Amino acid sequence: MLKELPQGEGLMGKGVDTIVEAVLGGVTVGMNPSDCPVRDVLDHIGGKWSSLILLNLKARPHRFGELKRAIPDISQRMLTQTLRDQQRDGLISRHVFPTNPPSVEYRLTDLGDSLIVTLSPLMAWAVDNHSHILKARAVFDDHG
Amino acid sequence: MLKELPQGEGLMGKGVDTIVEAVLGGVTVGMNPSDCPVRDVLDHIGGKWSSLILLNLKARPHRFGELKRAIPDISQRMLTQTLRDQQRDGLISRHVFPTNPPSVEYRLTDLGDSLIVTLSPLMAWAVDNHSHILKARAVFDDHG
DNA sequence: CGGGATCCTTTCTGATACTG
DNA sequence: CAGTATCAGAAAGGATCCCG
Repeated sequence: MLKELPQGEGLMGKGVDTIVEAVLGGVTVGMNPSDCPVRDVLDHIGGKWSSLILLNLKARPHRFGELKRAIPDISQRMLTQTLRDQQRDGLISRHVFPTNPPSVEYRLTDLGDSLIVTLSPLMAWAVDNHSHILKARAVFDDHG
Repeated sequence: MLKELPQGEGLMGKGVDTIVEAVLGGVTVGMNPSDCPVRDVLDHIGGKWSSLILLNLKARPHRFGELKRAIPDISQRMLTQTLRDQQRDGLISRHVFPTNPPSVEYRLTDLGDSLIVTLSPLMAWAVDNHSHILKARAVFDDHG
């Protein structure tokens, strides 16, 4: 829930940390550009493929090729790269089975699972409100 | 809340729409790349500045210069552009006062407000779990 | 004050070819 | 099968100058 914000001089001129702190409620957040947790997370899930991969892994563990088939329009390069990033962030884990040919399975970690649980209301909002957005765009584009 | 997903053949080879439908619960979602509501929204809030602007406007209406000062490291160009995009999407409204010099005020619309309310749990998650992510990265970068 | 227009650099993404 | 390496185009972002 959002917290009541101070009025009057308010947040003006105090930098972003004050705002986030005010909105999130007293949490101290280092706001040195690269330290901002909000942007750090949003930049990742905002990527073109991250959420789609997490959704697939939420369903069940997947092998590399399975993911590739489940998300037909992803390139091999981006799949590899996104998986690496998510593994690096501790959102997914990678398990190699030394069979022949090799087999690699990806699965959601607890951290990744908690992220997608938190993310799902936002996805629901997107579905629910997409028509509003499209309509607003049409109006804006038509006359201004 | 997330829905139980079918096992067995599951989602493999059925395309992304099936997954989103399964996870979000029976909503029919056209998944032609540009039609996906989830990606459409995520691409926007994932931008470098969108969430920060929305947070500021959540606190109270802001004038252009106020926003610029509140977010010191944004360039004038990106501020203008992001505001236009959000206005186009119906998330914020723009009010011009024909004073001299001119004054323009931006404020959150109801739609924008509902978005940031939905978004705030995710921001809280980011704050709460950022240390986990940083730690995972350190481990990953150290050895693999 | 609130931008628009332009140029330039960085980052992202896709296509293609090759490998253990 | 599950990647790596390389290249090229597209897009995002920043710096600067200009205007009513």
